[in-house]
Amino acid sequence: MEALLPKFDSVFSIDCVIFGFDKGELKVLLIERNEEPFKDCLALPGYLVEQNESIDFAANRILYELTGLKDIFMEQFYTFGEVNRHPQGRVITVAYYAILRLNATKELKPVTNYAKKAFWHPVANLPELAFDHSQIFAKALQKIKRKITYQPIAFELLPEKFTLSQLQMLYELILNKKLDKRNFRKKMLNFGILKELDEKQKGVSYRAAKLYKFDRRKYGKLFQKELTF
Amino acid sequence: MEALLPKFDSVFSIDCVIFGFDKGELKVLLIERNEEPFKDCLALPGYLVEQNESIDFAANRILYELTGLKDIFMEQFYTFGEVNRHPQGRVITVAYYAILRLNATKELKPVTNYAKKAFWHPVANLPELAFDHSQIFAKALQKIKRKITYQPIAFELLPEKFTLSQLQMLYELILNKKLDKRNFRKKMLNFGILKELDEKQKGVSYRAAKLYKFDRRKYGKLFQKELTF
DNA sequence: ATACTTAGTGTACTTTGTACAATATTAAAG
DNA sequence: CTTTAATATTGTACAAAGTACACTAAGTAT
Repeated sequence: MEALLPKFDSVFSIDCVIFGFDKGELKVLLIERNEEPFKDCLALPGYLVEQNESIDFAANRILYELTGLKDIFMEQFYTFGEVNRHPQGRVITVAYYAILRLNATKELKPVTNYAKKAFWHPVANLPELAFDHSQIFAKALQKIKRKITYQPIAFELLPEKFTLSQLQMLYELILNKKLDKRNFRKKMLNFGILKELDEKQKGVSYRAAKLYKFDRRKYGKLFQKELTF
Repeated sequence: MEALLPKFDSVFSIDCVIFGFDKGELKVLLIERNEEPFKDCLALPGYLVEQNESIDFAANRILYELTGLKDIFMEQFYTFGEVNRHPQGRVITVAYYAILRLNATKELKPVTNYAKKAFWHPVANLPELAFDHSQIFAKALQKIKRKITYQPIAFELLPEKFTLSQLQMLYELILNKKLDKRNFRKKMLNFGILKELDEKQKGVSYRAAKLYKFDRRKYGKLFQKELTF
């Protein structure tokens, strides 16, 4: 049976675009490659899919091996299939993305030696990346810009407890536009997925803001309201 | 150089979900397979990607070879990468979709003998399909339901000149819910992408409705307004 | 002329979006 | 203790969009 499928020198890979948010900056997870081609260059975490693993499984394995991050929920967003993406042959890559809160993150440490190191880099001044990874990144950014307006993915980027100003700052960063404070609060609170806590921000040298958290229970009850800005 | 990439017995394929609309029914393009596995079964048009063609190119070639349809704009929407999708080995498939007007369509005629025939089948009572094609179809349907509300893709399904009632019927079919006639008209006309023609419907045994067409020029000027229902 | 079928239309109400600026609270500095 | 500086918090009026709802108009067939 198996013999009926033709064999090609074709390979699948996975590339991961992982967004994080820290100190007022939107960041993306990069690695420094330790293999040819593009040895020593910066790239998105990515590697080849094994023959006996699903692509979702492979995405998790590869992210772990290259960065040490585990149990991250990633979503597939586009498949890049140009013939000459990879200088050594035909490689089709399925790109995944995720967003996560940085401070909940353990240390970054590649588990294989395909990568020299893994680190967060600000999205704002991203250097040129290996292969077509700059394009892949651009497509991911475009995707989350749209997604953030109808699904509460932004909460994944914040610490568990956050202030409304932090949340607004994050939206402004991702959407790359200024939002009105009063309207933003009205809309967010109305959306009904925030839980107000009896706690305040600490360690700031000005009026402390109330803390909120994302209420996953409430979110479950909505199906898919949209946020529009 | 080429030798550095490992070789796997892994294969890419493309599957196409092509929607059409005819006689008040939403349809999808199927083939009857002429090859093992699933010989004689119904399936989405799909085949293997060649090593030296991009996946977008392959999608068009494959659709043509299996159905005779040419120059259809298809969009990639999901990549299916479970290990056992294909009984003969590892096949990862990139799924594409498109929607088109049926009456502008030439005859369906497979150009290779991988398919015995190609034909339109109503979406309403779709039979079981080969491989995981039923799942692929379901995902495509979900996708266009969402897309139709923010991009005027529905027009691709209608003849060039159409009445508002036909347009409404199509929306109701895809969204699978009843819409208010007055509100639907208000919203559509307001959206500013229809051109009213000096012509009426012909051959109906009741009051003839005005004909409209989709005004691509006007659409270009909007960037991305959303239609919500 | 009548009956039948679909086309075509308007209004009141509700909800949502948007523009806009003053007061309140806290910590730090003096 | 007073002042300053920084950010938090709040409301209102207006505009735009969504929604519910039912009758008349026009053309065809008999």
